Amino acid sequence: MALRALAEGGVAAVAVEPLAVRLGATKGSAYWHFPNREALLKATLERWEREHTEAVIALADVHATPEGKLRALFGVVLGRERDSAIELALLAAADDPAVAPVLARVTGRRVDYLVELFSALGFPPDAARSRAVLAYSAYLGQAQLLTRVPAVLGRRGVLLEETLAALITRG
Amino acid sequence: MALRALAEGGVAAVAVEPLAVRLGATKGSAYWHFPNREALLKATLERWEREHTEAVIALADVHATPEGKLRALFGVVLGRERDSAIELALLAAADDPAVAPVLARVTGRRVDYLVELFSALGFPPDAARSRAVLAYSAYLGQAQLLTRVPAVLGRRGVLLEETLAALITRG
DNA sequence: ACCTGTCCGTACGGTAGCGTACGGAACCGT
DNA sequence: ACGGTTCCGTACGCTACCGTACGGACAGGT
Repeated sequence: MALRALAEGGVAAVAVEPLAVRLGATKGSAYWHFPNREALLKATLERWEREHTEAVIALADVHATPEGKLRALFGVVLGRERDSAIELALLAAADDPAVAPVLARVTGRRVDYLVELFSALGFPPDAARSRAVLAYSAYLGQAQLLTRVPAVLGRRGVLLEETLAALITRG
Repeated sequence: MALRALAEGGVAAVAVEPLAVRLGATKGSAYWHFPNREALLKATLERWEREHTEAVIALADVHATPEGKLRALFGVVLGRERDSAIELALLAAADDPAVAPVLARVTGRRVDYLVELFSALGFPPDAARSRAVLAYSAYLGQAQLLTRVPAVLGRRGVLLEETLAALITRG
C-alpha cells in the first residue's frame, strides 16, 4: 500500500497522515507501528529494494544470450511504462537522505550485472564498464523520456533495435 | 536568485517565503511583484528556458564536425557536474504542471538538434532519431549517475570515448 | 475476575508555507 | 503642498503535515 502511494505520488506521498486516511485508519494507529515518518519511508524503501532490485535482472536472465538479455531489458522499459513509476519517483527524490543509499545500492547492483553482460560480449573490463554505464543511462533516460515527453521517442521498434545495435557494436 | 534557489533546493525551493528571506525581504514585497507562487515559479522557469535552452547547443556548435560536437556535449556533462543541477531539479519535478511544458519544449529542441547531428553523420531519418534519443537519454542518465552515484561511473575518460564510439559507430 | 500488553482512536500543539489585509514610506506629477 | 502610484513591512488566518498525550477496546494468561 505504501508502495502504491510511492508509485502514484512519489516519496512525498509516503507520509503518515495521507497513508492513514488511505487505509481508513488514523495517525494514532500509524504511530504505533512506526516511530516516525522516516521509519515508515525507510521500511517502504527497503521492502521495494528487497522485492524489486533483482526483478529486472531476473526478467532479463531467462534469455540465453547477452543480446537477448539486453533486448529484454529495453523491451520492458519501452513497453510497460507504468512499471517504472517507482524508479522514477526514487530518482526524483535522490537527494532525500533515506532514498540515496537505496538508490546507490540498486544502481550499483544493476550496473554490475550489465558489466557482466558486456564482458560476456567480449569487451575488455574498462570498456565493459563504460558500456554498462551507457546502457543503464539509456535505460534511465528512456524511462524519463517515455513518461514525460513520449512524443520525441519516435518509432519504438526502431529505437529498440538501434539502441541495441549501438550498445553491442564494437567501435 | 530564484535560479540559484532552483539549482540548490529544487523546484520546492522556488517558494515565496524562503526566497523572501534569502533576499532579506518579506512576503509582502514578494506578493506585490508576483500574484502567487505559481507565477513566481513560471517566471523563473521561463527565464531559464530563454537563457539556457540553446546554451548546450551553442556550446557544442563551435566545433566543426558532428563528432566534435557530441564530444563537447558529453564532455560538459562529465566535467562540470554543478551546471546540470537545474536540469536535474526540473527532471525531478517533471510531474509539476508548471515544469512539464518547459521540459517538453527544451527536450524536443535538443533532441531535434541531435537528430541533425546524426543525419549529418549519414544515418537515415529513423535511425538518426533513435540515435538522438539514445544520446539524450545517455546525457540525462549520466548526469543523474554522476551526481547521485558517481562511484559506478568508472574512468571518466574511458566512459567518454566509449560513449562516443557506441553512438557514432553504425551497426 | 483481573491485569497486562496490543492495537487503535481523539485531541492537542508545533512548524512551514500560501495568500490576504492593511498600514506606511518614498517618489512623482501637478 | 498635495494626492496618487509604487514598493515594502507587519499581522493574521488557512492548510497540511509531524509528533505526542492519553484513553479505550480487546485478547490472553493466571
